[in-house]
Amino acid sequence: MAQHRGTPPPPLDADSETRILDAAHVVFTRRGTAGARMAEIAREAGVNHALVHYYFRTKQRLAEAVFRRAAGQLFPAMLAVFASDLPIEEKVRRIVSAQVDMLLENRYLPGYLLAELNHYPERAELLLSSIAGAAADVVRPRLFGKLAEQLDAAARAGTLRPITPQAFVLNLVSMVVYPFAARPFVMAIMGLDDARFTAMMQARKTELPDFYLAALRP
Amino acid sequence: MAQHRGTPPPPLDADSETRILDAAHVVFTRRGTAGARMAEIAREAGVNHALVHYYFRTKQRLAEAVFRRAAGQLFPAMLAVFASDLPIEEKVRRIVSAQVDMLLENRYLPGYLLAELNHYPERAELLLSSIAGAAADVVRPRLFGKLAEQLDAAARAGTLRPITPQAFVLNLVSMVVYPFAARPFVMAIMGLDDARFTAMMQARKTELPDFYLAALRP
DNA sequence: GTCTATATTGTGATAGAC
DNA sequence: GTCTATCACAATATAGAC
Repeated sequence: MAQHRGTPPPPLDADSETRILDAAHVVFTRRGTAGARMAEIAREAGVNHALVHYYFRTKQRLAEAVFRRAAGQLFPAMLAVFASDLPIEEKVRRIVSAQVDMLLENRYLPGYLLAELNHYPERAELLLSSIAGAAADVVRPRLFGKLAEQLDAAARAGTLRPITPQAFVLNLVSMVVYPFAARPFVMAIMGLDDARFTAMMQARKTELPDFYLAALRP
Repeated sequence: MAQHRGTPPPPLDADSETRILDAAHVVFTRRGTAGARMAEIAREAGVNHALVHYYFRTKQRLAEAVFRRAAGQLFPAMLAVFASDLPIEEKVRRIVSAQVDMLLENRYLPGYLLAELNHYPERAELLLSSIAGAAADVVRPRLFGKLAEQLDAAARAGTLRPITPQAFVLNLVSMVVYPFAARPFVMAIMGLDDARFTAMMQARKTELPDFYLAALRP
């Protein structure tokens, strides 16, 4: 079982602070900030609940630490691929494949982040800086700049239909992330259990790039 | 300002029960069930908070009433279009246009429903029955049956690339709903204010069907 | 039906011994 | 650093007058 980049390592017998943060990650992503209980985090970490306050002082501080960590887990890889010199087709395939794999192992992540952002919209800026350690003004051109060049060149060469880099990213990310964000609903409406949902997403790793690239044909 | 089908009417001077339910809708969709406060609902409704308990007994009952109502607001129209006899292209255009309009007026709805479903996955079944007043076994063929026929016929006639009705629905709904579910993040990363976000979604009402139908070309 | 007042529990947070 | 004990308050819920 390969160790994921930002994935919380199993709370074997690491130091207490790490165990608490790992436990908090699990509880916060599953229940949301408002629904999470400090006592449950302590229990999940196997420590006394006073210790949680010793290390993180308040629930809000802990919540922000978890949010930063979750955001850092979801976005930097995606940003790197979009900003890279890879050809468009390769970008699409890599984004889909890597993100589906990551989301299959972190199923609560999209729902958690979307819910938090709706409840505390001021965290959107925090999220951006967590992605790249930089402010929005720096992230935006990094994300869309290279892509704009490529899409523009391809459109003029007649190899791709014209599309803005914003729509390109939004459409692709939508189709990758939404099925995970809406997973309980998707499973219910399609009559899937966990195994079948996973199988469907695995199949999607090849079907979705084909579908998306088909939409871009001139 | 046209009155929407399931949209809560403004709490002018309706009876208390209605005012409370409207207020609960606003507060629950904005803060989530766990983050909502009964006192805030009472204040929003302009009534004493004892009255909220008089009508709805417990917070959980009220939460379920709101959830049912929100679900009924989002899905029945979509189901009706997918199940109809309209041609595929027309289905795509109608779904996108109607849903974008509805979501522009109910911006917290997708985030609320997705968050609730992640926190209380057992509600997925409740949601299905809220859609059509029927169990999952009845909803599923209604949603996918007609579509499967149409897609199959078109694929054999060579007018559309083959696609399963499940992927057809999932891809389309993803691109329609996700931008609203992730609205604070989309606004931050693209540097949009409310007006520009709305403008972008308005433009999407025509761009997205074109994009989607392009993906289906053989 | 609607209010005031109050009961009851849940939960974040701290003090202080070890 | 880690625990036990406890505080303080927030939040749900109810009793009972009007």
